[in-house]
Amino acid sequence: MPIRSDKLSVEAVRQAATMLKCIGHPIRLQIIELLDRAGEQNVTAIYETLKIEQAVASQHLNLMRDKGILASRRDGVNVYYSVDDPRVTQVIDCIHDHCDV
Amino acid sequence: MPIRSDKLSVEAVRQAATMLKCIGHPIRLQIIELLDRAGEQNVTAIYETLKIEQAVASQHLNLMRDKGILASRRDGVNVYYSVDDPRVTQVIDCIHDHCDV
DNA sequence: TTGACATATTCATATATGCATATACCTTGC
DNA sequence: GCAAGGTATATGCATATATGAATATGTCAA
Repeated sequence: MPIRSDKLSVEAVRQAATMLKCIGHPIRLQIIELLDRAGEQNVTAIYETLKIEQAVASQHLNLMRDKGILASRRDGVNVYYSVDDPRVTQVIDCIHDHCDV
Repeated sequence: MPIRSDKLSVEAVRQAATMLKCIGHPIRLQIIELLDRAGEQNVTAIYETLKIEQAVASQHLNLMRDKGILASRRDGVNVYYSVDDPRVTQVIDCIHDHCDV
């Protein structure tokens, strides 16, 4: 267990900021939370659960996949998304820890 | 240790997203990291350490203070900033944990 | 191949963000 | 009060982001 880590490199900061900025959006955060809680889901399940437009869901999902935050796999006609970045999962846990009091 | 918390409320998601978006910026993340490592610092120390414009530093600092991420106290001519949100500190720790490997 | 369903992409537009420059404000010592 | 150092604000501009609507693509079954 690290006490207090060293200064992050400029590159590490840039990467981390990109990730945080990406999940710092209400819809994207809801998507991540859903996938984190309920496991992988297809696009239809996601946009129906969150009551958002299909195109909007698809756009955010693609964005997060491009950033390496989500992974996707196709099964026939469906595309299933899941969280693919351990940092993201941990950050979500932090958020939860400070909410369910 | 919580297993897997319940769904966050819409309001909690909105708040968390605002915070994450705010720290998801290279300069702001560097500022937070500096304050987290070195303790409270005044504006001059911050912009000289990070080699950024004074006005830019001030703008980011004010933004983060408005969002409740940083606290500030004036001592004479200097204004000292420090991290004021435990979630932020924890998130930074998460980032570190996944970097110093 | 056609139809139906699931998903992705494109486009236009509105809004937000980031930064630099200049300038204003505040506090202290003289 | 004035000067100087430290901090904050205002403005303009370039760029990025978010959204909705429309449309395209992909996959499967009949």
